[in-house]
Amino acid sequence: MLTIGKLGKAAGVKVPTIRYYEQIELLPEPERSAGNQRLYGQSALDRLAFIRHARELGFPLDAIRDLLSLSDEPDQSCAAADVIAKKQLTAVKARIARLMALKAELERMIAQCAQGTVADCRVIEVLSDHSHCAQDHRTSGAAE
Amino acid sequence: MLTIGKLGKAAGVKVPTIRYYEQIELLPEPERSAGNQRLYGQSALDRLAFIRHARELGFPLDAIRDLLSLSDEPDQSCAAADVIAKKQLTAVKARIARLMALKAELERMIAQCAQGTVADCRVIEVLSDHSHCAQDHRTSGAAE
DNA sequence: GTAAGGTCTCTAGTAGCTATAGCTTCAAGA
DNA sequence: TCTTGAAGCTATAGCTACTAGAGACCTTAC
Repeated sequence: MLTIGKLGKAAGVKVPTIRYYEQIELLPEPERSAGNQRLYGQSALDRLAFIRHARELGFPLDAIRDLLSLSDEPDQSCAAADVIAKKQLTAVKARIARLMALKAELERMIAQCAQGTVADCRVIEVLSDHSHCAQDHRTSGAAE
Repeated sequence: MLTIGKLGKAAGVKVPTIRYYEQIELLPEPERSAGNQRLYGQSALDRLAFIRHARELGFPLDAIRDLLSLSDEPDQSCAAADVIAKKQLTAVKARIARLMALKAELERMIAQCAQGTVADCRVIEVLSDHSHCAQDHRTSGAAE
């Protein structure tokens, strides 16, 4: 059994964040010790690590709730799971596409910023110029 | 001269966000029309487009402030901007890698759903496993 | 000249945490 | 066994980066 601090370290999540997740019911209420301290098992660690990674990937907590429900209710109808999975897959694909474009842009920036002075460094120039964009982000929905 | 709405459209930034950036002094106070409406020129558009792109790349506003100040002092070394860009590139690459893993798992689930079973959902497994991480995010600073 | 729609300021709300205060519990050493 | 210092508890407030109203004013097209 892990205390909240150990759990946080194991999952890479800060203690107050864990309590916050419990408050918004993303994590179930854990057991308590005789002295009222939270005690967690392996499943809580898995769940928290999942949340952490999904957050890093930019998923809002609502989407994470959806994803968690896929494993929380393994017997739910395939149709429901399918809808959630497809919706998230669409989001994931869009996110990958946009990140690829951003990666290319960053690499170009770094290549152009070859150890000179800002006078020849085009970092800012590149980042202010829409024409360098691989895709038109002005029409894309709010992704972050 | 552009009104705030035109500027927002041109840069892909919402009107209240522009006013917010002015309030926190990321954008200088613009000229005003006789009727007190904001009027912007090309330099404001460049600056705003830069901010927009940098935000998309995951730079926090403080880092953007730094980058903008670098461009105001063009004799400084480019190294600082380069370091920030490289750090962001690393983060972007790691995100792409993990999104690819999630995408594969979602696709697997959807394929299985088509066959009528959802019993062994491994979405959490895929994203809860630290070993899939490209880098040890547990020590990295806040990425977002 | 009037109607629609853009813009103004101001305040308040949002997501997702993060920090602080003031207290209690736990574990390890003397 | 006592103590002491870290870790935990609740509750509340604050943070970043916006976003959404309300209610009034400006601009433009017919």
